[in-house]
Amino acid sequence: EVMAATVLTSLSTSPLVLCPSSTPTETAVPEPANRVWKEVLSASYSSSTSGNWSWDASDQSPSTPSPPLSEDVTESTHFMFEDPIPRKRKNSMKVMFKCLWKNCEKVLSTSSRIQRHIHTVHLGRNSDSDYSDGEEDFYYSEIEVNMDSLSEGLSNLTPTSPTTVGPPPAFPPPLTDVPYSENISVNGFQNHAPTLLSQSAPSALCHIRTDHAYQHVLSSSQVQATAPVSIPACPELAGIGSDGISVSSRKPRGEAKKCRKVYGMEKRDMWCTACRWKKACQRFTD
DNA sequence: CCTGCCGGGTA
DNA sequence: TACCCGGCAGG
Repeated sequence: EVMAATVLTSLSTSPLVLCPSSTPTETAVPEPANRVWKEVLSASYSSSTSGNWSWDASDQSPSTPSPPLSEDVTESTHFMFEDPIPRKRKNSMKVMFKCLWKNCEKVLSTSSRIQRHIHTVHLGRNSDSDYSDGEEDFYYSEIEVNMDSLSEGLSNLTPTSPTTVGPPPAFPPPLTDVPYSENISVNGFQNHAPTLLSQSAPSALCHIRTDHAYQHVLSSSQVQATAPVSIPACPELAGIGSDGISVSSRKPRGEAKKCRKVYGMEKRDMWCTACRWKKACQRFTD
């Protein structure tokens, strides 16, 4: 961890290294952007039934990366640091913040939260005293998530607004781990690309909830689940099943006052065990 | 801030 | 299995 922190710290001291001005070739893509492609791609896999995004470059031949990438990189990089989110789909899109850290799929609802997540979890800083030097900005990106559309408007569902998060991938990035250094060799991607479609197991990348409590949320129409109930729900598509059925990823909070509220912290020994263990209250159920 | 509690620990 | 708690969502 110390090593990683050190490396990252040194990396962050010169954030401009990711700026296009210093980009040696037009295909050298900063790591965060690559991660974005990866996430976007995995998201697309999870919705196999209607896999026609507004972009489908990844479905084409992986060996033809689109040349004008540098220009796009410029934009995407800027979007990481600014906030010109063109709310095209204002009604149902919610801006979320996705951690780009390797092997971390955290998606949080506010930038401060994702920053704190990165700050404490990944950068290993003590959450209280250490001030933020803006390094966290580096490791998350804004994404737009379609929150409420249950069945309509899914034909043109876009997991992330291209203008927000960047251009579509010109080629499928490898699902295997990319060497986590600032500028990755380009041929690395091209070598990986061909094997990707065959071996990808997108469902493995998605968290699947099978809690009974959530099942009633589902519409029974199109869900032919083989397992008891398994809803592919990638973080990018939180709230959206593979066929667009909306499913709340979290139980709505009940109204009842629980032991903590009723007895207070000082009489903790009167709480039910679940409350003492910070589990769902068993005494005052909803 | 605070509350409720999930996920992931430890003894 | 009993217990604890970090961290998150939501208010």
